[in-house]
Amino acid sequence: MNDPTPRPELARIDGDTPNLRMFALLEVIAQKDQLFSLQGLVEDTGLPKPTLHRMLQQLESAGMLQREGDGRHYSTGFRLRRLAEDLLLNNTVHGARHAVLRQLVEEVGESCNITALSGNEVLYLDRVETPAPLRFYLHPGSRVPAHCSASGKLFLAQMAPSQRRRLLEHVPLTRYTDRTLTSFEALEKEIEQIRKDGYALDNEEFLPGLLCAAVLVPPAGGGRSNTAIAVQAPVMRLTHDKAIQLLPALQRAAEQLSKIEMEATPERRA
Amino acid sequence: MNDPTPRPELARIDGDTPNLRMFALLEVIAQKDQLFSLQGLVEDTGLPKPTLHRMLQQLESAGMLQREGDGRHYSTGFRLRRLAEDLLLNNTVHGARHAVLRQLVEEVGESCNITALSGNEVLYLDRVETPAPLRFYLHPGSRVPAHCSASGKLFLAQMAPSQRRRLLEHVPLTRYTDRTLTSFEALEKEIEQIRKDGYALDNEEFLPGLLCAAVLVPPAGGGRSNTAIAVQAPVMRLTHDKAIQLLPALQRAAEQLSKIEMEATPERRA
DNA sequence: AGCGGAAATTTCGTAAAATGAGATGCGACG
DNA sequence: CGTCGCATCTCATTTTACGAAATTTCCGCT
Repeated sequence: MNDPTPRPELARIDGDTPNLRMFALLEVIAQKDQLFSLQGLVEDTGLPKPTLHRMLQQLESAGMLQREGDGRHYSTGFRLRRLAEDLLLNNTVHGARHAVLRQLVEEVGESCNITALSGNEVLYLDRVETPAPLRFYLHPGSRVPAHCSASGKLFLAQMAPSQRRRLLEHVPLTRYTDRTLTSFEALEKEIEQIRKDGYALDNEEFLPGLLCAAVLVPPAGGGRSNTAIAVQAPVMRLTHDKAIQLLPALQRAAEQLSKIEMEATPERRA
Repeated sequence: MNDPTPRPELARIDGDTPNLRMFALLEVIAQKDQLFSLQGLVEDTGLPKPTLHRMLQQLESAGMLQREGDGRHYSTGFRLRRLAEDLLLNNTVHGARHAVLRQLVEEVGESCNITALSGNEVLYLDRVETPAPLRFYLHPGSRVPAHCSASGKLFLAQMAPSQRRRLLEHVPLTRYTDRTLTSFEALEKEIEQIRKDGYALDNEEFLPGLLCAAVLVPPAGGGRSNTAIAVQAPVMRLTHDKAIQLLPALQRAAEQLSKIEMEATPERRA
């Protein structure tokens, strides 16, 4: 009798907390190229109607959304637009960083990315793809386990042993390929080597056929770094030896990123 | 009656509800052209430190913010940037803005577009094509380097020198044609001129045979603008002199866009 | 004019989350 | 090795969100 609904299992909103759920809602809204109604969003998001209604009401009263014409449809409000503009307008740090990354990709000819450690995973902050047709597709925002990525091992290598142990004890060293390091001892040995070399490789430890080399971005104020820059390519094009040859270019880019960060850090006391 | 603008100085945060308070926080963040720290935001907003800490933590875990270098500083995250871009991109399609653009195209007979700065690149928000058969094909959503586009140079021209330097120091001024400005000095000189003129040209600096003229859309509430409107055409049809003649039409369209935005902006009466 | 129905909105008891003072942890610097 | 600044955690309390069900509003329809 009922269930005329086909399968709205498309853009489900997840949000760990109400606050973030509201952002997820905005993301759905931001994708729309036309006005939207409460009912439409109910179908898009799967949220209960009263909940959604309350959210829209809040956003409207704050000037983030505004009602159009008949009052049954909404569009983005002045405040949201101004926020979006300001975000893009003042984002010179990201702009400069992206430029460095792009230049590096042009120089080495392979996809490169900037990563950071977030919890126990490596987070892709930014990425520029190689023009070559054959490539791995990885997006900014995606995450990869630390123990089987070049950047991740770099981050681990600069930690105090107790810190590292604490991190690794809680997450199992999952095997992704037959080269993944899955024992604490093997990882420690590798880390020892990395600390000596000043760079790290991921030799098909996460994805078969994917080789990666990474170096740390020296932190602006001394101490440990939370940013790395890396090159990634299919082994078909990027051999171990060739990766080593690219290291100087990576180092140079890392230096530039460090400089950008330093310039953008306000409290630069001596 | 409550005052809409009670505090004379200090940008204190005043959300009606926790959700909206988070947006207010983002607005403070969006204004910053530097990295920011927890402590700094405490001073800016007047919020209790643990509260702010929790908010930043949430935003970070959602990918809206990301930590930099030493871990004590934050900047905007990939997800926030993508949200901002999506918001601006889809804003125009159905608004009165598109109508203005269409009218402008009809008046001047050449393709026109509305652009915004995103990072170090110019983002095409909307575009209407000329009916003429010979034309360059550029889509809304595509990007072009700032240093060799008319809109991009306009955006650069209104930045604070420190912001502009940060962006340009690390961006390779890639040569696309023999007219591309590839030295910082040449660009600064051009920018000086642009600031005087109030408009910018791209005389085959990006694509051979493509000439472009752009003006800023005055922002609704004063401050810097992040929107420009431009005309683009093959030099075969649009000479330098003819482009100058089109400027009044562009200015008129820019005024209209500004008015549209102002009408949709209730506040801002100081 | 009035009915039918789909949509928007309000109600309200319950469940969940935010709050923020204080305690704790962690480096840096002298 | 003490201490100072800042980030981070703890926890009892207050505030807010939740969403099923009930109610109202606004249509189009005959």
